[in-house]
Amino acid sequence: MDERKEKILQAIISDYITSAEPVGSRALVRKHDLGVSAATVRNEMADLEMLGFLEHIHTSSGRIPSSKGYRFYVDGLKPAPVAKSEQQKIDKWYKARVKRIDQVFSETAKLISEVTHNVTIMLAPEVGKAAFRCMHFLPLDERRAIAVLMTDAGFVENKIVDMPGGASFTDFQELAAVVNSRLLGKTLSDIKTSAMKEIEDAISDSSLFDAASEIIESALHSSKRERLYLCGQSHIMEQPEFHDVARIKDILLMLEEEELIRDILRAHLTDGLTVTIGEENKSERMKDCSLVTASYHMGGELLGTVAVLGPRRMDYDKTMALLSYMNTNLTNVIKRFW
Amino acid sequence: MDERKEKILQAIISDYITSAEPVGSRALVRKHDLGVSAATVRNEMADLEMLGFLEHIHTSSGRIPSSKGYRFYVDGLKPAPVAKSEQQKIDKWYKARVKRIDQVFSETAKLISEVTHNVTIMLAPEVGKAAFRCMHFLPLDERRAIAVLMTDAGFVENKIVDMPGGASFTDFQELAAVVNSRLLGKTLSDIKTSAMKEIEDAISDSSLFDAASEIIESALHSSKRERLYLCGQSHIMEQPEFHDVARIKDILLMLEEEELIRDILRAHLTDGLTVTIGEENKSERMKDCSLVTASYHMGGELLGTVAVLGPRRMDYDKTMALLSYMNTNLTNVIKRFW
DNA sequence: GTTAGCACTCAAAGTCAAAGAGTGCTAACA
DNA sequence: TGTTAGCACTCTTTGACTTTGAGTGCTAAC
Repeated sequence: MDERKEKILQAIISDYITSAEPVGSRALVRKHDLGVSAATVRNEMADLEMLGFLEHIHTSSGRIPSSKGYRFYVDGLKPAPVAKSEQQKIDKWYKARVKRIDQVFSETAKLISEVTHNVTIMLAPEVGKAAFRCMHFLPLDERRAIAVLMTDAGFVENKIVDMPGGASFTDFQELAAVVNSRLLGKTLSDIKTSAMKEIEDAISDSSLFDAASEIIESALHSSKRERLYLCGQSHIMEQPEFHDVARIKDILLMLEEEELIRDILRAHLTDGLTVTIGEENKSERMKDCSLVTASYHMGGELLGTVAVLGPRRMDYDKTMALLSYMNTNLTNVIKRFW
Repeated sequence: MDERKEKILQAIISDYITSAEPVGSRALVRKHDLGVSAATVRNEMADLEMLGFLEHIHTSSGRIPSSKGYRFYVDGLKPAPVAKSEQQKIDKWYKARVKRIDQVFSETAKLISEVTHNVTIMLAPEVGKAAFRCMHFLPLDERRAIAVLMTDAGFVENKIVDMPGGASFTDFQELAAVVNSRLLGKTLSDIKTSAMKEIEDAISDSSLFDAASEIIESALHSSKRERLYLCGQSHIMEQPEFHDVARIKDILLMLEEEELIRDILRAHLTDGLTVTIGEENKSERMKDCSLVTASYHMGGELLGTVAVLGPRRMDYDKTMALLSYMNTNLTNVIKRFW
């Protein structure tokens, strides 16, 4: 793999990314100043195919990059900065559309899908990662109260709970006091597993404890915060490689499987910026797709993952640059509401 | 329009709904026991075309129904009951999947799209229709509190609010007391327009009033409750009339325009069960689609709208039956959480 | 090692004819 | 007068065949 081969491979991939057409030797020489003839390029292309970086649909067609080829290309990319004009677009978008913190996620996903022209998926913070701050009960009527749970990330969860027979509202107030003193600062997933025991010890009345644990459990279970934001599905149809109804349906169906998508995004939660190309994806159904993911943080705290799903022939450079930029930018945006 | 014409028209439409192929006279006679020959049917079909109920793609193709034809067919439909097996499926679905009230809407939409094999859209209750129940403030830290707002429909809204400079938490408690006594039972949209004045009179401190009105305003503005649930987009691709990438993209793009969809659904909010066929739709982009909508209630209170969007060649009978059934059923499901 | 040249390959697009489903019209029938 | 059989005609669909053009692989010369 000498320098010339690399140069040719890069030229082929970048041409293919923009044109979506198999790249032939003649067209390549015409467009790029490679300093050699088409015949030489042909020889090099044959070598690159031997090495597994290029593929051939049939004898007399141009070459297209293989997953290995894309991988080489992506690994060699130097992180490009996001264009000023795009930074401005992003800024304007947030200023115009994000008025409340719960709009941050959906609008970020929309923005990214608009800029990259691909499907964007966003996994908002998991409830388990947040630390418990406090819990309150508010009376609703004779037999019910509203449990309000707050976390340090500023999220608030509420749930209507039935008071167990015999329990008075005062019991609940006491319960809240116990819970608040024992759970402060613990992450919600810790609480689920271990910290409940502490509370059991502190509450003498076992029927009250049962009710309490049920309430806490159900408040913790609320999936609201682990929400998945999905958008830009219509961009799939702009990609020539998916210009086929059956293929499009496959992808849309896959995207409707929340749990699958959630799992894929969770798997990249701690990885920073990643690129998964074609067969590198675990799911068979994504073998002609690539996924670029980035996790985002706030004050050192891991919050969630953003992902862009597109054809293998995706503009990796631009997508990676954008996600890196959004990663830092998102922190600023969230801070505005903090 | 005699009885025989009606019978033939019905036969043609029901054949076309299942086959998606233009219906010819011979095939029609073969399948249905019409008691006349193909030639007679041909004459009748020519008449029905004159009358505008049928259309012709080209001279030697079978007929397809026009929007007017579908309209006649739909108007003549007698509401069919939902099959027992489907009722059971619905029951099971809710029992297995709906654990919390906020899952009712998304799961109902999913269920309907699964049963009808079409896109389903659901407009959850508008916040303005709900009646105010009570408001509480919970201290968060030195300068912030959480405002919790409850409505009689059992929905709870919360928002982090900044305390205005100089205001103490006790001020907020007082504010809550005033607000609760004055606003009880009023609908949120009433409050927005008129009831704020009452509060202004009751609160002497004008800077506190400004803060209060801002808080109430922003809590009322929360759009969480007017959420749109959309699902089953992949069913579009099952319809032969949409077997074309450009057409599919059009529809998906339209579905991504939340405000447009919201407006369409809102327009049918008070109408009970409606069917809008092809060109009857206001939007040009829906001219080859039909929309079946149903509004749902609880205890006489109008809550929202469910809609099924499909090709003009949609199974109106089944869809209308299902939506009617869901309408009553939804009430029961919501009651389970009440 | 590089290049020009040429034979060869294959997909895409175009042409054409045959098959098949359906209509419209006419004339005969009850 | 309404119904029907029959037939010519229309138009799409399908498949076979050809042409075109982009591209390759190989060879021989530079």
